[in-house]
Amino acid sequence: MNFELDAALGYLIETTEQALKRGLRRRFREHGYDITPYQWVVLYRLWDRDGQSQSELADGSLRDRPTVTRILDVMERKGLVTRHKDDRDRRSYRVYLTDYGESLKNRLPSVAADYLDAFTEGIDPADIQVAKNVLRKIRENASQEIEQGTPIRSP
Amino acid sequence: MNFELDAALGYLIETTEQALKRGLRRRFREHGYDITPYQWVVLYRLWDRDGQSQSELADGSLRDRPTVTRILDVMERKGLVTRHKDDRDRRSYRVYLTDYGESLKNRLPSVAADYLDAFTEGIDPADIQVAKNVLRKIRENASQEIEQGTPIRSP
DNA sequence: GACCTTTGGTTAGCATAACAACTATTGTCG
DNA sequence: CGACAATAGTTGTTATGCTAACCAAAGGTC
Repeated sequence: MNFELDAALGYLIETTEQALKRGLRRRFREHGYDITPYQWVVLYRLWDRDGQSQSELADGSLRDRPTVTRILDVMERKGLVTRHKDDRDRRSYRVYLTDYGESLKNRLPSVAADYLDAFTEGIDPADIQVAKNVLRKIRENASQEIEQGTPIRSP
Repeated sequence: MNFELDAALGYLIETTEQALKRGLRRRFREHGYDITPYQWVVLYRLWDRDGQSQSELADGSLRDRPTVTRILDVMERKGLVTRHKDDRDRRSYRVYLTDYGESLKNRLPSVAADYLDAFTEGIDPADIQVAKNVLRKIRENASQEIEQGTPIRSP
């Protein structure tokens, strides 16, 4: 076999991501927040700019629209966000933080920052910079052949 | 905010992994194989050593046992593997490749290797080595606080 | 202004993935 | 040997994530 899985870059990225996702979820839980990693991303986007449309949230985090629909269903049920019809475009919804969702802005980022410190402990910052650039380039290469947004074409 | 999501290492790893997983799935599909990334990992483990137990497969790929159970259900339905009771330990199953599963050994690895070439194009091999070491260390740090195997402890 | 394409969002279905709780064995130890 | 802990696997529940198919509204274009 001309290909060793455990040494393979893709497998390494995949298993590392798996471990990080589990760890972040656990950290949030330990601090009393039942927030999943992707809900955290949505919160982050909305703290930065409240009232985005679902498509904007999808594009901003490389997910497709059905995924965003369902995540917002969950977040609405948890009282983190609300959806309001857009006046200008009646197809569209604007997503807004609730007071509770807004309040987490003072809590979650420090938990995430602590976690970042923990999992990068003992690694040369220069090496981390190199790794970031490599990852960015890989993501770019991998996304090239995959069109974002998944346009629906009729036959 | 003392924490920039798009520049954050964890987010970068997460989105890169997302793109790679989608890309690999698509590559396999384009070549006529309906194999998901995790099914690919299981096949790989079995090509290396046929007849592993489900727990071994779970440990070898950092997944928990329920996940492995369900993936094997799918792979059995697709005719990739079969399960046989272990004679020595009647709690345990041994997982074996079917002829079809075995035959993919001559096809899938080259597809995966081509994909690896594609998404690492234009990146300095030395930088990739640095990135690999960084990822390994992160995975190690992140896995430390999370016990593998998820033992069930009674209160 | 009727026709046609595009866009925003949802629903349905399949495949991971984690956690909890359960059954059936097996191992251990007094 | 008999109680009891540990192990192998499954099932139930929740949450992503992708593809396909669909509806409704918006934007052209002639």
